[in-house]
Amino acid sequence: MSNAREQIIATTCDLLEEQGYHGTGLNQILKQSGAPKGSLYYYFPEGKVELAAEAIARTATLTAGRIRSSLMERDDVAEALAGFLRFIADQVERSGYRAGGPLTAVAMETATTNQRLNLACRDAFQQIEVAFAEAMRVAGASDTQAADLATFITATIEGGIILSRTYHSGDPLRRVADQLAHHLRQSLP
Amino acid sequence: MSNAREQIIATTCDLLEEQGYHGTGLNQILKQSGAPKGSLYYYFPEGKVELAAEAIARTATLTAGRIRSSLMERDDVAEALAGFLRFIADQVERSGYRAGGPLTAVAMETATTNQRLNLACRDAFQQIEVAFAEAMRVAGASDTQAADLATFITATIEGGIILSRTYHSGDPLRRVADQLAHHLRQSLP
DNA sequence: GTCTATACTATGATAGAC
DNA sequence: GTCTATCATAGTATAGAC
Repeated sequence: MSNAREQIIATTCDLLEEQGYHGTGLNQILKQSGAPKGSLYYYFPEGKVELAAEAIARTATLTAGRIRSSLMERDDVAEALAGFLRFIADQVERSGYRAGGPLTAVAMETATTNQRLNLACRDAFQQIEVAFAEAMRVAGASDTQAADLATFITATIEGGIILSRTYHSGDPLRRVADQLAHHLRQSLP
Repeated sequence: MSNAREQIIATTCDLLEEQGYHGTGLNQILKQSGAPKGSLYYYFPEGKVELAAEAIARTATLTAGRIRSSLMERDDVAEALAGFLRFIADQVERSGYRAGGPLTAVAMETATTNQRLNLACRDAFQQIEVAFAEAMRVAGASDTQAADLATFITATIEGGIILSRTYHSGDPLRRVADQLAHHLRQSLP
């Protein structure tokens, strides 16, 4: 596995987070990643779309993994989830409101204008929802309830990230964390 | 007030919704709005940024107004809010998953890369949150609780729109609507 | 004074040559 | 495996028509 290739993907994740798909130029990616100029079409013959799709897939598995390790093996899921959100709030703050996952922006930009990226985003959200749903089932939710809660949680987090990045403050995410914990305590047995 | 100017703004709203800020070209706006090419710099001397900021401000007042007329004067706020979300779900579906408000995408793209648009988005979200908070207070929430709920609702809706657009289905928004109504019933007196 | 068309410059993605 | 050339389109600006 090539190092340059990895570097390119990692840099793409960062830039997609900050600027979205159309706002991120190939030249910028190459420059920031330090990868040799022009090598991009060697690693990603289908160009920008292929690269972005790969970056999103990468984010998806990474995020799903983080969700699992944060929520599993904890007896108080509500509190664990709130902690997870607060951790994201800290991350967003530390990044200078640049971070927040490449999905949101790319998903909105490409929902109807680029099938390949739409499918990549869909797959990513699905992985995330599945991870949350598993945690809900472990905590005693029925299958349908777990799925409903997972969608709700995912939506809430995405929205919270948008607000925190826009307001340049982690507080919206933290307030959302409290509300969400409260909701789970009411909904779960 | 010029008609061409109005047309340009309206078209910009539509295109920002679908493609975000960087994905939307000035040429495309002009072509789709029917307005002739160069007239843009007469109406918007500061160019694309000014136009986008105006489109976002427009959306903000429009959305805040819709929130007020949907939630005020209803005795069951929880149900009214769920109805509001279901209405959005229908709208998103009818638009072929193109619609969903220009804010989300633009907010993510420009949170740290364009101060003027960031401020415009911030102002827009604030207006929306204020509208929700008012409704919560009318329903009996305290000031801080109303603010917390307003943030939560806003985040949830934004996230729901992202999921519905990505999955090409109104269902995520509808499931979110149910969860949110349930949450309000538990939280409000 | 309002509005329009055309021209300019930079940068985008891409692909062929080394 | 890498670099440079290509070509389209982006945003911008200005000079002129109504």
